[in-house]
Amino acid sequence: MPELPEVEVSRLGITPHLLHKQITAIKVRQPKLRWPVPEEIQQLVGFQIERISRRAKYLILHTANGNILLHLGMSGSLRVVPKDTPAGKHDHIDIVVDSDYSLRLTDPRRFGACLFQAEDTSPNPLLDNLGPEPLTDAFDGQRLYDLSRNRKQAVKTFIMDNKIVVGVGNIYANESLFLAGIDPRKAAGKVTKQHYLALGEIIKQVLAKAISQGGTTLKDFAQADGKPGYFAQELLVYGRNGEACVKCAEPIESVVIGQRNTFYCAKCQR
DNA sequence: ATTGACTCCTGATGGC
DNA sequence: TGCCATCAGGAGTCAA
Repeated sequence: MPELPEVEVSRLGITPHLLHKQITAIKVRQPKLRWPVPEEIQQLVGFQIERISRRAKYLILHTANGNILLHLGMSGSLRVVPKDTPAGKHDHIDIVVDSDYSLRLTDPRRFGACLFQAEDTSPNPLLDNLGPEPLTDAFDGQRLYDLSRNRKQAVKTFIMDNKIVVGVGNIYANESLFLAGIDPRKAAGKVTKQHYLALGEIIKQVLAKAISQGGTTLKDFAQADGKPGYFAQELLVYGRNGEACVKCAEPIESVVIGQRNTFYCAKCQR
């Protein structure tokens, strides 16, 4: 479900409820997520949440005694609920704070994760090899161009590779390539520098706009207060197989690239 | 070094 | 109404 905008929207939504609050309990109803939820997270009970950051699609709750890393996988979502709110079938974890609210992780498919990190600087294979954040100056089209030379993989899978740039998932990869006029099937090494420079800027714009719209709700994504995101109505190609291209009116086509559904306009994207 | 396939899991949807 | 196949917003891991 969540790509970078949805994770960032979650971070912004939960922060006012959790910042500087003390953790009073961590309830793990279902420890079988992508990896087992470690016992160590119980060490954080009694400590204050000092900061809530995001790296790629990971959310990090920082305390003086260690951090909690959260990942939402395909179907995860975070809500802030009154602490005695009855738990549903897929409400796997509650992080209860001293305002008597809980941060509740819901994740039907359980591809998400809840992990422990001893310190901000602790080595972590999940975080240490990630590419740059797309909304910072460390990422731009020049980087895409430089890293793509001689690469034969499709440009779409290239920009979804977390070592190249983090946070670009299937929806925003489709949208960005459409706006940049690049055929998603094209070999990454054959895309021109000019196209990459445009694509770099477009990725930033698309992600920033999606954040400002509260993310994309396709089916079950919700912001921390339970409201949906409104970027879905902005989608130009994702899920629009057979519909008229907004630029040229030719039908949007779909093809599978890297096991993921891909939508594009064969006339506008080359 | 790159690349592509497979995998984890549940729920929604559509065809028969 | 039921049953079965197919498909989902991610990404680590393995093998070629």
